[in-house]
Amino acid sequence: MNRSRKKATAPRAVPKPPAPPKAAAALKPAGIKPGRNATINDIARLASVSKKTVSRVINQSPLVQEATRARIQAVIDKFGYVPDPQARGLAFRKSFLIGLVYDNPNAQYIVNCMEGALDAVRNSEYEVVVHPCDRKKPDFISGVRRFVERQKLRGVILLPPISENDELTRALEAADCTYVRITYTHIDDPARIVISNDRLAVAEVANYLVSLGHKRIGYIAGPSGFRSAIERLGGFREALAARQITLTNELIVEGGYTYESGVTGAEKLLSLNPRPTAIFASNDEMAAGVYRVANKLGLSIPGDLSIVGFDDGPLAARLLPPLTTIKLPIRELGRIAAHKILHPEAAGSTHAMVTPLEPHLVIRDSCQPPAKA
Amino acid sequence: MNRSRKKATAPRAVPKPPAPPKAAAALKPAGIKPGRNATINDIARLASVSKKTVSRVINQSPLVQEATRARIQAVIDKFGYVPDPQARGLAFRKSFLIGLVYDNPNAQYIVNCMEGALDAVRNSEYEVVVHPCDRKKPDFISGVRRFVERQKLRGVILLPPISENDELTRALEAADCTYVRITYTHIDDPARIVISNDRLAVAEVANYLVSLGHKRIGYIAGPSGFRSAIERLGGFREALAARQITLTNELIVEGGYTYESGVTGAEKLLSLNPRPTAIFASNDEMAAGVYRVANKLGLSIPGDLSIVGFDDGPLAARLLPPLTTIKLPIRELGRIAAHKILHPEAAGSTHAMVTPLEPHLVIRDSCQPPAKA
DNA sequence: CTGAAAGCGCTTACAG
DNA sequence: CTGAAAGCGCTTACAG
Repeated sequence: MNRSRKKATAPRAVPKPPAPPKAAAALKPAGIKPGRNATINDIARLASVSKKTVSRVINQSPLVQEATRARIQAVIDKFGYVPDPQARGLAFRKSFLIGLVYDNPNAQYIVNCMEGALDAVRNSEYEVVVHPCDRKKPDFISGVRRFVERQKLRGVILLPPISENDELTRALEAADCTYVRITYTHIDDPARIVISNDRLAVAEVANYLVSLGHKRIGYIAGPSGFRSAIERLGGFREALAARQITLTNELIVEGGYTYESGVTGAEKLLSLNPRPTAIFASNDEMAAGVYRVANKLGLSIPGDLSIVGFDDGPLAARLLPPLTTIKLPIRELGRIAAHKILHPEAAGSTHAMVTPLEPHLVIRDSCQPPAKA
Repeated sequence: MNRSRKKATAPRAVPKPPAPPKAAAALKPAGIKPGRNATINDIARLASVSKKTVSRVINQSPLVQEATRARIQAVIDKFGYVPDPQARGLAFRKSFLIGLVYDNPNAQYIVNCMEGALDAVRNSEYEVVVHPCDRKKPDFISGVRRFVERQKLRGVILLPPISENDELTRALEAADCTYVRITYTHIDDPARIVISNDRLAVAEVANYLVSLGHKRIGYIAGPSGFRSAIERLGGFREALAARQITLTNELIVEGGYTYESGVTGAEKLLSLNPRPTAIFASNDEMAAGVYRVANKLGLSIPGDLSIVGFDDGPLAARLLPPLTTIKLPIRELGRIAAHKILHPEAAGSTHAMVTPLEPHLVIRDSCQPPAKA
């Protein structure tokens, strides 16, 4: 607790001797102020070069003779020197921070994406700073902008649904801040998006249910303003159509990705006559709502009703019976998004970067062939 | 996309005229480089004071004449000047970042705590940077240390269970980094802890179950090495004893805060003869495991078995029937922890800061009086 | 390939 | 109460 005291050592006002010639520096080789970490000046002195040259090896400039580089690197390693990101940031006019900007996905999504971003920055000098916001507030955009300008962020990762907001991305561009959107389709430059292939995912659900023998399948959609809702519904309808099954309007209800909306949606769907034999809720929360209604109606799952969700969140495996659902490679998406920010030169290339890992169906116990009529 | 080009304006090498007298500065008052934000120098020039004086008003030094302060503040407001945290950090030798360091609590816990910390830093120049780690790795401590030293963090918030690690806090102290532990009892200086009153919480559960008429109550504990497990079990046992009920050893099983361990624990407890009429699982995940087993055994909840959880995570309200559980004010805990870092002068004071909001029981549908024998 | 100077935007330590 | 100088730890822009 008495740390704050030890700074009184060596008053700075003592007039420095008139800078001894290079050789003299070599005479006191261990010269790093105790308690303080080495700086670029220490390394320069100990390696008998200018700090600019040290700077060159830090920044991997090719304009350094190999012998010089090796000698400097040895000193760097010896003292475990790490450049100060704050100082570098100040000089570069860019910090070494990556922002994670989101409105309101579920906690698991945020954490997974964050871990992915952290995977990408591991062993680098970058760090991840979080910035939740509320897209309904009037100063939403300006708030994000203040954030990125103040911190001079290197870039931000935009999670859905605000990743769809073009006004936001324009503001970021104006603030000279790189962004990468996690989204569902090519709504921007390849270097600026990472797409989770939801279309593919829901097609898998469609094929699975149809192969089980379901023909009358209810669908609980997300809010119609969300890209994810559009992609999922579109993809599902298409895949069904490919199997000669039409998703009629009465079988589609719009939800809001919430438990309550799942309950409401299921109530509508299950009051249909004949009832659907399966329901695909386009996220796990809504699927949990379907469980609730089925339970109230005395319908057994999967005996009377098959259910599929989307997310594979903490809920899915805990529901009874455990829910068959789609798992998105969110951590991977986060990792790739951060990677694009760190390596802008490669960001736009390889299509593999755009569709990294595919989402896939996690089959548990909530589906079976429909009961015979 | 052509942003990187516009920096070519005004070559710096042009020799500056020999610094015109003060008055001249007032002659070009709107002088802020276009496209760039105002700096302390701009404000100083426009307010006709030295930058040091501007610095004083930024730092709220009392050593500024009110008239001067007002004049400077007016200029600051006019140009929306915000000091650069990176530059300030460099000069202060401390960044304006607060770290959130955790091993492995559930996603909801992390996110809630983070939002709390963000509540505290809102409208300040601080930001929150996340740092998950793995306490089982040999370089766990040194990894955290590198993180805080490199970024010169203002402070870190330690989430359970690593908040109990004294070796870690010693390393942080050595690195001159303030820390605040979110924990369960007074294991450190008041300024260094925020405690969630788990003892109180579990006492509430005990009283509730006893008042319902339960006498034979099973308990699924957390890992015995965890402080939370000790506090919760101790508090529960004590509260039961106060009601003349003994928590015998056969009624206690140790779990690992996981779903699977909840399943195992419930299997043991429910094979007892006579069976407990209620089970308190010391977190929601384990409670979900109990649901699973009860379901398999054909036991109805709460008809044949009452269940209580702990956390009120995303699961609790979605289980069938919805789970009665303890809600911890995690966001509040996070907020207060961050507050202590930002205001070290007040950190140790008010006992209100140590026990802020109390946890409380959220009663849903998983409990009722025991069936008559 | 290497370095001396000036600068990033702020603060501390002095001086007045 | 106010300011000129030096410094935080790095980089850019030049020069050689």
